[in-house]
Amino acid sequence: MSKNLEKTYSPSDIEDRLYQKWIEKKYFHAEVDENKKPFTIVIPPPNVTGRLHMGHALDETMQDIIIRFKRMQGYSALWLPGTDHASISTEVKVIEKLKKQGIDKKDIGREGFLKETWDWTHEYGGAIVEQLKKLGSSCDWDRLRFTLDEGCSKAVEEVFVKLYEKGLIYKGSRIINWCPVCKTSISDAEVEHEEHAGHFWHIKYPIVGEEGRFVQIATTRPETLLGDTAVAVNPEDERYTDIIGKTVMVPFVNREIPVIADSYVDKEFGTGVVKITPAHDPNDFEVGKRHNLPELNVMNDDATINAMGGKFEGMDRYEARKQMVAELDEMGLLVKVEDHSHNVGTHDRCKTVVEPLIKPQWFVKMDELIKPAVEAVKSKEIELIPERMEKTYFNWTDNIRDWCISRQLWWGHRIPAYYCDKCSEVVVSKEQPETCPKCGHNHLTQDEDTLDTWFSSALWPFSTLGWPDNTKELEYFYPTDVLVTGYDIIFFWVIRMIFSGFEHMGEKPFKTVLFHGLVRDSQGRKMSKSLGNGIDPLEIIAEYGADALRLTLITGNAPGNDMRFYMERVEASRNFANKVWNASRFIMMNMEKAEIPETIDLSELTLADKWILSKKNALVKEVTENMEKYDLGIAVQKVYDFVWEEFCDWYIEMVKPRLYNDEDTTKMAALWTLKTVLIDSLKLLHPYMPFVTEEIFCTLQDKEESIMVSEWPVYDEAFNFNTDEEAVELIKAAVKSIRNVRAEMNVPPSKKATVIVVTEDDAVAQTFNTSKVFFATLGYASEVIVQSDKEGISQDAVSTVIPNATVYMPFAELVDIEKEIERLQKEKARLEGELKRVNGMLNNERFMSKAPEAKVAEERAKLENYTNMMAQVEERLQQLS
RNA sequence: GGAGUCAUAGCUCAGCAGGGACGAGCGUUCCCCUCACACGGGAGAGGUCAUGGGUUCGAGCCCCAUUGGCUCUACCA
Repeated sequence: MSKNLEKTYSPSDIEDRLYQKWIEKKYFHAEVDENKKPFTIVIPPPNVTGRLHMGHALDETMQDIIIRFKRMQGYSALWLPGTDHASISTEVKVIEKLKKQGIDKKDIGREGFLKETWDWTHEYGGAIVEQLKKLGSSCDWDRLRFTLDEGCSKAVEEVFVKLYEKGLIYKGSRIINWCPVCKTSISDAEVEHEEHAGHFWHIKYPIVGEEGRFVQIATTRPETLLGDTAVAVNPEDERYTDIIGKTVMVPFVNREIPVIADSYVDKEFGTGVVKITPAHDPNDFEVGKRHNLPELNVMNDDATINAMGGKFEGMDRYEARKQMVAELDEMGLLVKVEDHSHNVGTHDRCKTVVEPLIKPQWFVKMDELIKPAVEAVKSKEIELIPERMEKTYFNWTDNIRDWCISRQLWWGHRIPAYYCDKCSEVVVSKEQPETCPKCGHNHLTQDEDTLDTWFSSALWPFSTLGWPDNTKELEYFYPTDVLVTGYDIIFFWVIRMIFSGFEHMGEKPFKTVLFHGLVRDSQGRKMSKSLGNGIDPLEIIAEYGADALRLTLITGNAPGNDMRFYMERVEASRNFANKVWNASRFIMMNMEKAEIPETIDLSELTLADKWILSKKNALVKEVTENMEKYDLGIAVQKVYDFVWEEFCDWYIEMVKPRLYNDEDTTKMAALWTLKTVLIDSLKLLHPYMPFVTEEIFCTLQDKEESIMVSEWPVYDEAFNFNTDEEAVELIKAAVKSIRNVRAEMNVPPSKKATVIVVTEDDAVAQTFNTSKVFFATLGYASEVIVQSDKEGISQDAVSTVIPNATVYMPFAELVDIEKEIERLQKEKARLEGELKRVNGMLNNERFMSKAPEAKVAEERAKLENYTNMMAQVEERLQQLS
């Protein structure tokens, strides 16, 4: 195998090839394995006909990171993929497509329409899956599921029948949200409330039997007056006590309706009189039930006025409104029109203003089902990350209403209810009944409606594992471990999966829910088609690589928070991938001639080796802990910092003199350390950046065939070298000081000089003595001399102070004494500030008595350090002046 | 109406468990094309952690109020 890499990392050259290899090797496939612990994630199924957007990219990246991590840790890690049939959205798309051909869905009938939709699904359904692969998603594609496939459909029927038999599903005529464009009912969760500028019309209704007397009502929707069956006042409202029980006349339809008293009416709002339209308003519906009012539906399914509306019949609701207002004005019944801004419910798919209508629909009774779901989150049996999402969760569960699950659509799971053609008996059954159990008639017709899409997704964590059959997968992989999803579907999906899990499996569907936020554009706006500000993940992948995209999406973002996406961040991620690539390239170039041993005797390691190995060891521990808590962004940030700063900028630089010198007896130790640290770093990075790490890993070594099935690094006590760590930190401080001085003095980088370290501390002297070689390189020094006094150092040498030592550089001809004094005075001022702070704390009695001892000791050590440095600085100043 | 959330460097954001303003990326200033990387290296500048109180020996981090932005939720006709 060639040990050469190109100078610049080019993702497009390797990604598809590596993904193909992973598929062929079946690395993504998880099996029931009693020797391993299971770890399971089920994918939030994207719409089958959808296209990958940034939201998916974020969601999938998080899941892939977790599953790759767990796989490397030795779990039987299953990431179960699938797609959702997305009833309304898919049906609407197909309807539009047909419309272009001049076809209405009714023309081709249910069967014809379903055939069209299946064709469409097959044609476009593969795209989203292929796009997920581009991201590097390590889903077990052998187990790909679809909410409308046979297994999921079986689960849906099973659940429907079971809940019906328990009395938890019922059919009832209730007021529901109706979309006049999609011509279907929708659930409360699908209604979006938008602020609309509207009007408040004040209208007079004549009181019957009292010539010239009126009640004045105020309404935002005058057209519904056609369906009024009462007007209501507050029973406490003294203005109106005398008219309670009287009747008033509804204009246009000349219907006599009663004045009723109901505490629902707010005395302070409007005129204090409310028209009651039970068939077109949810509140009025409730009032109507309390007072036994008739429910008069005045609208058709497309929101035009029906025959009940008299001369307005056939007009659209808004057209009728306009007409009616004009006529009321003419009749002198319109008192005034006020501007009034109010919230209007719209359908989240098509933005049409929802029309509340009374329709026979199927409902799931929620009050009992929700209880275990509430309890599980309260008791932390299910953990929500971040925790604050619990508030959103409870906000919904505390106000739970029955779930309207029937949809007047064809694309979806048809409701398994059958009606006897003869006696109208209802039979709910998994199979088409032969005969009516009541009258024995031999023909029953299935309900025309289908189920809400979320009805099937609610079962996803177990239907995908084979339920209702008792499969070995279900036994092994359920409950799943973590659900990764956006906070925007807590109500639609998360809650419904939780109660479904408890109801049907008797157990929670997942242990943890990890929420992420929305991906916004660089200005913080939602990415949307209409704004045209969406960024296509696939284009980013093509240009910068999947690794760069993944890293961008995962860094600098806390769980549940929205994030802004902009190209500079992608470039930064790409640069990091390139950095890793080049560090690896450097190491491999140096490895070419040498055979690196498997293990090494610790005594062969130098100070620097031990330092970086210690650092790496600590990193492994921290990163593992962070990842186990799903702190993915924090974890990768730590690896990023370690690789770029500690490993590349310090260790590799320190080690160069040893590599370039074949005589150096520690060269092998350096190579061994480089390789060891690199491999572990690659492993830590692999979940985040699967492609670049795999490519390097496979070029770097040939013992293992893939990093994705290699073992996750573990913390090793044998590689903790605390004293060596401190020593190297001291050298780093010295080097930084020297560089600083050189830069400030404008010493050209090419100018090498002698560096004299003066210290009375034996340990410090020892450190510098043993590290002269790399120290020299890093500090641009030609030579390093360590001594215990200032003998032989010219008076005009530049100096810099580090703890327990002073570093001198004789740049005689370059140095400007004035400037040097200025520099030292700046340093003195800084130290004075530090001393003031430390002394302030240490002189505070209450601090001394109450603060933990460790903290006090820490501050004391600082005091000593600063005092020491201050003395050195002052001494230098005295010498110079 | 209710709830949540944010306000930290010029910009976008981290900051896990209250203990030196701790940061990152980008931008910016100066010096370097040094044989892994200019998608790079080195050295800087830049912050009263929104405002006002409180708790604490000590607060960006906890509590209360205020201001401003965002989001969710809700039946004010």
